[in-house]
Amino acid sequence: MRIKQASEVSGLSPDTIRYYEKEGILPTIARDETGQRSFSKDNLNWMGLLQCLRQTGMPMRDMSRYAQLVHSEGNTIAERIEILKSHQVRLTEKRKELEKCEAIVSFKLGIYEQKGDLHS
Amino acid sequence: MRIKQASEVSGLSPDTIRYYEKEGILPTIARDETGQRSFSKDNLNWMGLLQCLRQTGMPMRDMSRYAQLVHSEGNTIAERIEILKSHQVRLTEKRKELEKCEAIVSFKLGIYEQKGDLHS
DNA sequence: GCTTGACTTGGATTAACTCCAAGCTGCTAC
DNA sequence: GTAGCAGCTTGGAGTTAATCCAAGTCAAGC
Repeated sequence: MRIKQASEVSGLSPDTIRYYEKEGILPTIARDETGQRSFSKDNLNWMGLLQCLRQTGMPMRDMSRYAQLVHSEGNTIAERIEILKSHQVRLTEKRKELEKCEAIVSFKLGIYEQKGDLHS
Repeated sequence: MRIKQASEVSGLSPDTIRYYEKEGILPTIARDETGQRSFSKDNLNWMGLLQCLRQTGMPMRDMSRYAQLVHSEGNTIAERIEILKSHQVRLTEKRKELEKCEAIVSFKLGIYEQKGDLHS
């Protein structure tokens, strides 16, 4: 699978994919006879995970480190757990912020819609 | 109230506050006799809202436009509603992404913790 | 054989901060 | 009274994580 389709499947833009490969967050992607990137199913799974982590605010540093651990020898489980747990904390915070903001926006919209009624 | 305390209350860093004032997302803040910014309760409320919107991904463009509408004459309610509604859509998407990511991270952690057990 | 579309690269540009240097101001402490 | 310090001021440089662009390659369809 080539870059455009891989981009559609994973949700990462072609530019972001190339950028991540350059930064080592993605492994070096295989090339076909004509020198174009050819994505494996494994690549796509990994990209899906990355898209999910980045969308929810994991910093590049952590993604980078996590990728390094996953692709390295030896028992790196403990550190991987640590990174994921710290992301879990981040997710919980984000959820709280999100809920707060949802409440505020709904509240404001309620007020505006009331005001709108007065003018109609 | 001066910038440091205002920063603690609102959650925006002093640099971000100055940046937002320069960009017009905050109104021009009053100054005391010595030329330092002096924040009103109104300022603080507005900053709290901004912090909330930005934390949940509203782009500067929209915050800027919204600020402009709020501080302008005339009936701008319709457009304000539009901006808030588009943010509501963004919030819903974010919530979905967040939940997906929470599930994936929990799943991965489950697997890792199992593996950890095998080694202990 | 020429256009079209998808791809390649390296480098410039962007958004939204974030940090820094150099310089006031006002307060405590000697 | 002046030395030192915290907290502020400004303008401008630096950072992160992309995103966009120009110039070029390559293969397929007409």
